[in-house]
Amino acid sequence: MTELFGRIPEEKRSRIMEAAISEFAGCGYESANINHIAQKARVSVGSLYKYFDNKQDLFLSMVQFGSQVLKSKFDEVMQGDEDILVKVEKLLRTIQRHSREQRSMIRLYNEMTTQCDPLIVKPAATDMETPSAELYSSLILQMQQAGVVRGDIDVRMFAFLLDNIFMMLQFGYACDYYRERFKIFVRDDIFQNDDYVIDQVLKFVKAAFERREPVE
Amino acid sequence: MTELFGRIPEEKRSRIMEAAISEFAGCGYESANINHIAQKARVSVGSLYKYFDNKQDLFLSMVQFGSQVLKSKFDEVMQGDEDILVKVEKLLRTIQRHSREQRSMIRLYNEMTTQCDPLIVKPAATDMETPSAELYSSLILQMQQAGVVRGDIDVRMFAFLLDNIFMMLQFGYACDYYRERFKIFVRDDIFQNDDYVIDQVLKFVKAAFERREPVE
DNA sequence: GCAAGATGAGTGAATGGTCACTCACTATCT
DNA sequence: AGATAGTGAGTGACCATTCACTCATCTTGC
Repeated sequence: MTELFGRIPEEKRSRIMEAAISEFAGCGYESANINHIAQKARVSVGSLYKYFDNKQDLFLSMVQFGSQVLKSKFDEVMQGDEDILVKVEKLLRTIQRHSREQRSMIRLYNEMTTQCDPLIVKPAATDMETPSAELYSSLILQMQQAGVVRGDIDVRMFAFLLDNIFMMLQFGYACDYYRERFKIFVRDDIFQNDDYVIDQVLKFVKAAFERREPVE
Repeated sequence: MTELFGRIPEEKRSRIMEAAISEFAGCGYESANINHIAQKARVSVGSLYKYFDNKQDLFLSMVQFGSQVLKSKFDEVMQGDEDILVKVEKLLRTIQRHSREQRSMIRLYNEMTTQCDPLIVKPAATDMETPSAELYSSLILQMQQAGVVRGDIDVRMFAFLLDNIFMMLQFGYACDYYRERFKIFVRDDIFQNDDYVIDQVLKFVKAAFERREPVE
């Protein structure tokens, strides 16, 4: 992404981002067509190449943007000092809303996971995963010290397992294959029962994290 | 896949499958090159098109094959009537071994999840996910009736959550992005500590499924 | 105030490369 | 001889990227 892209009018910028995100999410990275993106955004291909070095640069910039958006929503939830389970519930609700409203961004993320080039994958993963890894780990540690969460666990492993649940739910709401899978495993009408899903996931998470013999 | 492919010599067939699986897993569906696959397998492109209708057919056949192989390993573990946790442990070990030995097959599966065409995705998902969904659900139900697993849960939702853990571990061992993510969340040397991973995952699963006040 | 030049954003047709798929042909059976 | 299997050069479509150009705006010297 060149600095020029940061200087063009807001409206044009979001037109381009919307076009790119929807094309990449709809066709996948390889099949996405730069010329289509330019057309959809009502911008010349030449301009697009003034804003981004190449197709990959455009793709990665969009993925990064998408993860920023989700991260900021999560950060908002994580503020305040409620119990871990209250926060998990809020995160789950955020996931349900965000996955539906910004389906394309989640699909982009899934698309990213199939990329192989280590020069791309490593920095992108570090960028996108480190914040959540730290966030969950410190939350769990904090709750552990408060005696709410059991002490006999590897905090980072459990943070990983928790984030796995979040990821699979996001994909379940946003990506076609994972959607089908969700329906097959549970029920066809699972997407009309958001509260039920949250209820069950909470039961699962609660039991996994809770201290066995609660103090007093 | 034409019936001719079933009639050619075993050795040639596996040469083709190996070449196709490694190409699709290494480059992704779109970038995979049919001509390369033919070369690698020491077969003419023409022949390849006598065995498979088109690129997509070849891809789907390979994905299906890969999932069959894993399924048969899982089925073996699921025989016998041990406790759910013993089985989960065995499944986790199978995942660790299989994800490393057959990395390409797991990658293929991840590649499948980014496909969008509903005409492809729906039957493929049904084919691949239904058996595990039924397997886990019936196991959990059985353990519930035996009083080992808590009764206050939606069996199918918990089967889903359990399979999520399995999937994310598979991807964590086999796919570049998920590998990085695993390292970021836990530790760089996590891939040298298979027993530790199993231990922690079991702690998580055990607590999630276990009856709260054990009988007797 | 203004002409002459400089700057750089914006354009889209053209290029060069790639690749799925075909088909006319050959080889090998029965 | 007819059927069946195998071949691989060739075709046509597609698409990322480039580049020669336009045009509006700014700068400078008078």
